[in-house]
Amino acid sequence: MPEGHSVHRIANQFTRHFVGKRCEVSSPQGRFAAGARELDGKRMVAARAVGKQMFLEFEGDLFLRVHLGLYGAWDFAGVISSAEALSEDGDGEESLSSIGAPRLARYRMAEQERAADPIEAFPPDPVGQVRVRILTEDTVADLRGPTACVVEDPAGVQKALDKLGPDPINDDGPEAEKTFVENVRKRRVAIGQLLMDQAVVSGIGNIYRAELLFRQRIDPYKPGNELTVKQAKALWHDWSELLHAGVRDGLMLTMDGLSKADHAKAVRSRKDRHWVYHREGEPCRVCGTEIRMADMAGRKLYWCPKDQK
DNA sequence: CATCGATGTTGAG
DNA sequence: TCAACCTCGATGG
Repeated sequence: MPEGHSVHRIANQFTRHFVGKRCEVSSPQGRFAAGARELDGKRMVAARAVGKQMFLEFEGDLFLRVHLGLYGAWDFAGVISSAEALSEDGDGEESLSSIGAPRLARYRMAEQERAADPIEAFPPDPVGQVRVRILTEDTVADLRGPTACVVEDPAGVQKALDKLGPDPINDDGPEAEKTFVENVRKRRVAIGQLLMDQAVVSGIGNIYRAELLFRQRIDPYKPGNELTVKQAKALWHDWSELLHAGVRDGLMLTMDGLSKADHAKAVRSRKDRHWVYHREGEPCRVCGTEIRMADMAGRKLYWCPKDQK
């Protein structure tokens, strides 16, 4: 499932293509019919992500709160190039004009972003169980399989935000760092578990959890209150770096200092992207020790028993 | 083609 | 602690 970086990228797509426009909101599947009626015909005024939660604001103080959960996904279609979907740095416009006329396309944004398929007509028919369809004159977004899809008032949004720890995309200042360090160091719970707790810090999932702890050489079983301030600060800053890179690249690449060839390999193949995630039984890329795997609070934990002490 | 497991969270017990 | 959510790519026949 999407970790924090994908959700920010999705919010960015809404900002770029939907904010400011009048939206036809419907529920082709029917399970969100009442909510869709509340939003239908309203203008979207803002799109924002905090951790793995996304908030689409519509005129009249109405918000659509969406959490993709384990297998939720957004499909976008319309006059949008895939290059634009797959990069954030503005060259989407360039490739659009270099191709010539904009073409109709559909692409998916979930834990992985899938390249665009051409579509015949706009808007395309909904594929599968579409909980919500948001349609403007030239773009459409279909939501499938979310854990949460709820219309909220400002108080409801605040309630959701109150459950979330800091997100380095929204707040990279000293206050956020302080909050994270306190959240980690006040509890006796294992740091491997604390990083997955969205009240401690927002947006980290199972891959980033394993990789951050390896990058900082921290034993996942070490209780939060036994981490030094220096270790906690290092985790926060490394999370900020990984998250910004993930939002920029649309890719969870948690190894750095790679040669050009290794970088290309990592972009191509998922199993060449990580230090320890999903590598149980394989040799540690640093010391050769077998990477271990164990259950921690119902999720699989991966680590190097030699490097992480 | 059937089955499994997943980058997540909630709520029942 | 565990099932449910109810998607879909990977895996095995």
